[in-house]
Amino acid sequence: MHLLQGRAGKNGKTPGQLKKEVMDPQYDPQRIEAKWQRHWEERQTFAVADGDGEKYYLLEMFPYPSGKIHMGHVRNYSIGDVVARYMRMKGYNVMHPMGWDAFGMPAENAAIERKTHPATWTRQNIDYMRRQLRRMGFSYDWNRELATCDPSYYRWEQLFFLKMYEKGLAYKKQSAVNWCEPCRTVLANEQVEDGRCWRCGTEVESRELSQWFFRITAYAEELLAGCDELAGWPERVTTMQRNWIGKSIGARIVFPVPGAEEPLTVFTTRQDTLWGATFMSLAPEHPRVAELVAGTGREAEVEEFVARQRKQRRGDRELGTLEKEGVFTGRYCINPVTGGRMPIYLANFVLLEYGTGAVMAVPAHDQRDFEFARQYDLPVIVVIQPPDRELDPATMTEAYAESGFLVNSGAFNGMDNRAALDAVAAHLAERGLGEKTVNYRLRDWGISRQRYWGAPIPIIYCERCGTVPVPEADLPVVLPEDIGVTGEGGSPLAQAPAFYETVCPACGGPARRETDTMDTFVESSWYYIRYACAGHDAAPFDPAAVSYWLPVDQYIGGIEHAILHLLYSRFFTRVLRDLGYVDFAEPFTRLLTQGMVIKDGAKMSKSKGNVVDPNAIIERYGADTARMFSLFAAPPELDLEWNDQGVEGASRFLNRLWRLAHEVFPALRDVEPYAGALADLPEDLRSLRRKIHQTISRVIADIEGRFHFNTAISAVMELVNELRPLAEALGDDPLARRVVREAFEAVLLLLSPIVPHITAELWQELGRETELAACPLPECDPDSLLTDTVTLVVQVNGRVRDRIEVAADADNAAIEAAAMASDKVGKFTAGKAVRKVVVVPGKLVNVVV
RNA sequence: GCGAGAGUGGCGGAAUUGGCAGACGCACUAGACUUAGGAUCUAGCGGUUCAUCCGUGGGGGUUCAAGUCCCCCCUCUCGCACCA
Repeated sequence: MHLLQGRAGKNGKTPGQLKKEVMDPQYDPQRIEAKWQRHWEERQTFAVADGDGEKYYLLEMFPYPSGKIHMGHVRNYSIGDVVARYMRMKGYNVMHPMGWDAFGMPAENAAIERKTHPATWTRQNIDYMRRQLRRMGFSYDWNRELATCDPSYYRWEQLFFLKMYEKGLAYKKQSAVNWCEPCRTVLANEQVEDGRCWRCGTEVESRELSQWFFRITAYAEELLAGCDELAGWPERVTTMQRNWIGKSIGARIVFPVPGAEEPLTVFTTRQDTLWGATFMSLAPEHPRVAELVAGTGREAEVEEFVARQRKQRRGDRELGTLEKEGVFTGRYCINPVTGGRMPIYLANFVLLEYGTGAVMAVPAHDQRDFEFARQYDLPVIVVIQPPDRELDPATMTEAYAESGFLVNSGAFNGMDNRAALDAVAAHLAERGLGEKTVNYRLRDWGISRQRYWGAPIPIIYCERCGTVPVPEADLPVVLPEDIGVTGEGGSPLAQAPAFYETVCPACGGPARRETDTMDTFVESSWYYIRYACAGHDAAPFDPAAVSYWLPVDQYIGGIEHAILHLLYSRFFTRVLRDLGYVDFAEPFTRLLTQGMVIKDGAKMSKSKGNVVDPNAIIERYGADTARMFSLFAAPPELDLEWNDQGVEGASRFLNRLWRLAHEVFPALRDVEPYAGALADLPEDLRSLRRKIHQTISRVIADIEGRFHFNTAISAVMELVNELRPLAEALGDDPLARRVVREAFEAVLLLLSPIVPHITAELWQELGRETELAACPLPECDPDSLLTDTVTLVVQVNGRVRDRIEVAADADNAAIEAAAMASDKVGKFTAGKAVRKVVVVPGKLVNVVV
């Protein structure tokens, strides 16, 4: 009955095929996918309401509407959709929303290039990409859709800003910031990678600007401690966050500077080595440099050094490979415990941003200080001796950074240096020379952007009253859309008097609005809460909805946000908690970071020319094939190598399933799936039924336990492979028809989260009236997994030599006897003494000779 | 340099706890059906000197039994990288 002709998925172009189509319709993904997508939309199948049973909030990172979806989206959202559909089958009330991270620079750049408006460009992209996502059959509740560029969204963000301003969590300060010239804006520290802009890859420059910051450092300790609670996150993500926060415990120590009003303060984690501090190193940009060097006669040399360091490209400075270099300021400070005079140097390796920008140098016990001391011939004093040898400053070739006992350290001599850490800190504190301190690497989050397409910062500057927040009643500060974006002359808002000219809310006098907009990472720091409150316009959130839906149970997205978006969101959630909006701290209970989609060994990108357009795949093979391949080719956390032939394979499987269905459905329509006992079946059907229930159990374990859809799919393929010969030879036997029907229904149910369209169509063709998307997951009948006999492997000296069939409940003695009776075993044990027989019930027998 | 992860057929990948290495798929080979096949079906498919022996990056070890556990080494990927 293999009458079917024509090519899979090619829309039936073969001549003479028409006749066959009538009697045995060809798998036509375009037709059935359109049908079911329309069906789901009309019935609102995936719309959910609050409080309707046990909730499950599944979220994928929302896309930036750049124009069209790419394979990374297809993969990310296919993974999410399987989980959403699967959890629905498990009976959960699943919220699965989608929206748009719609502010951002590409819109502005595109507007400049194409002479259109960022808003127009963005909204067109959203419309197109929404159609593409619908075409993939993703089960979103579109009623909850949001776009962050809508005033109805960002008005709440402006409100949060005002509340944060009140609490001192948003503040403005003048500081050195990262400036990206092509992007013409400032970047947060998190957005600079290896000294380059995360978006365009250009090296960033340092500029002194007055900018708005969010005080994320106030939450450093809590964000760090929270990492321990994130059991559902990949460890490498929490590790990256811990490293980024960079907590270190040490001490602040004060070094008097004779002739200066203020002493110098350092942060060190090695206060135990204080007696060995022989000089002081400052960052070249340290604010006290000019004052310290004044009157020493070394001004010119120091100035030259500072200028050179400033020019030194930041990327190079951060590589850590530069030779140690510095300059003497001509001034000295005093070691507070030894009274020794320590020359003050500027050193190229000292970072202004970390600690206090000043480092006490202990050349004997710090490699950098050691190199610097050798370079400039500075004294080396050993204060820690290793247990097994004696260090001599004259002959040392590198610093000794390990542990040991203190020497040359006054009252602390002989103490273990690790024990001395707290003791020295206490000693300093008693004398007012310093104190134990915790230092973090994390800096505050700079959120000002000198760009147009973002949420305006709701602040007004008045000459008389200073910085004045926009009154809540005046929100939102709407981003004007009737503005020309040219890319010339700086931020468009700063060139739009209609926007920035205003009156002071405090005194009524003329005033000027802030023309910077907020970093778009602010919008994505709270969108997942807003999804739960779609349409709620009295307040940012509906407390009842938030307490029902939040936090997100499962979040899915790319590893590239391991720090950026995920750290900001954790911070923002805590801020919202402290402002009284939510009552939880961690937004995402479980996190899955999926790998990249690569082709020819590289990430898909226009510049590499290895991009596969999802549209082409959908047109040729359909959405089910695209979904199936992206789930089958690799487990989600690994990179996925795109392979056109692999796509063919996925398509082939669906075609095979379709044909098989049409061969056997006539014989299945009028029977019920088998639901009786295993024992009542003949052997071949018993084996099929066992396979059905093994498959159910495997698929559940693979999807639920670890999101390994690739092995879940291969389990179903195995079932189909076993089912096929029986189905093709199916006669009138009602028992056989019922078991085959049970098998076919299991296949459709188990595959439905993965390929929802073809399975829905076949389900209907099988005569089922209940919608497949609303069916519960099949249950594994444990009795059907039982067998009367089991096959055991028989090994001789660990090598497989035979297989034996024994009763499932045979005892070890019986198993051993059966194994020893094997001819093949006899061949390998002949003439040798059996030293030992290991029996592992249900698995194997190992005969040791 | 530090931290994490990985290394399995020609390829993507399987192997829940130490217990049959290579499931499933791709590619490939042969055959069937064909005017034809890039469709479909059947069979084969780690290597080998083929009733054997060797095989999970390399070397050692523990064990009746190791891809899995322990030690040393190599390679790759990712993250951090002068953090005092």
